[in-house]
Amino acid sequence: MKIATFNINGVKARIETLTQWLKDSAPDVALLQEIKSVDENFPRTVFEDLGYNVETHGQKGFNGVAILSKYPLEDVQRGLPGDENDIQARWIEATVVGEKAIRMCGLYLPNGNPVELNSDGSPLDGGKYAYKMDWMARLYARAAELIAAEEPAFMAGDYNIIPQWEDAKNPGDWTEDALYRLPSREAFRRILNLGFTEGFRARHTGEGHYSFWDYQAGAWQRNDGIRIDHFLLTPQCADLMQNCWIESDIRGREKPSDHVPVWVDLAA
DNA sequence: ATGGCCGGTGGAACCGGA
Repeated sequence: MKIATFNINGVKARIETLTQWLKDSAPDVALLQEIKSVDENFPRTVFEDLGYNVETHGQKGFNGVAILSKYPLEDVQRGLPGDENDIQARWIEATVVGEKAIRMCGLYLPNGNPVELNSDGSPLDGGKYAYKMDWMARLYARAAELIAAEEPAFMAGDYNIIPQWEDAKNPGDWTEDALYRLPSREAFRRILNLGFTEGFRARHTGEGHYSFWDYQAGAWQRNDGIRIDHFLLTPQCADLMQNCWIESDIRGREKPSDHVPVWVDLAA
């Protein structure tokens, strides 16, 4: 089963690019982020006509996540548990049943910039960085449940985390950025340390592998990118992983998103 | 050396992204 995560930066603006990609690359499952659409306006029939089941968790203007699947989706849950006051649409999960049942979680982790801190270095209440760190604490809790279940499951999406220096062309530019500063990486590492396998780094080493290039300043042409879209697999899911790769050439096509798809192939 | 984009909203400039 071939599964891709893809931050599409607006479903309306990306409809041509996205349908061509679905035809060419033919994922069995696509987890989408930044659909920037409410559920009622999501062009679901376009995807249903291509053979996909469609589940969305949208919001007006910003954010929004969706799952497209050629297999039936069961037990769909919307929203990351842990804060009833959080209205931002950044989490959706569902079970896909192929040869095996896989619990799939699609996520769009908050960016967190600008970083606003108290004098002791703790995140300023109500700020965007505090929201990011709070969201990651809730993610940790859900991740711990997935590990405890001891079943094939993964969390995939735009984590807005650069895990290590080799995941940025110019890491020095990012030292105090919300995507890379040490507390952000520590929070990501704590989740990994629950027992997850980061799919890409289980298969590839070294510099120069990115999943996002800014629209500005010819970032794509200079390969000035960062790797922030990730697959985290439970041990039972990691055992099914055949491969993991980044479909970077998508970034050079007509009217691209600023992100590209990241893939896993599971024996499921 | 510097600045350089894009999408959505709403109907012009602004917000948000990373």
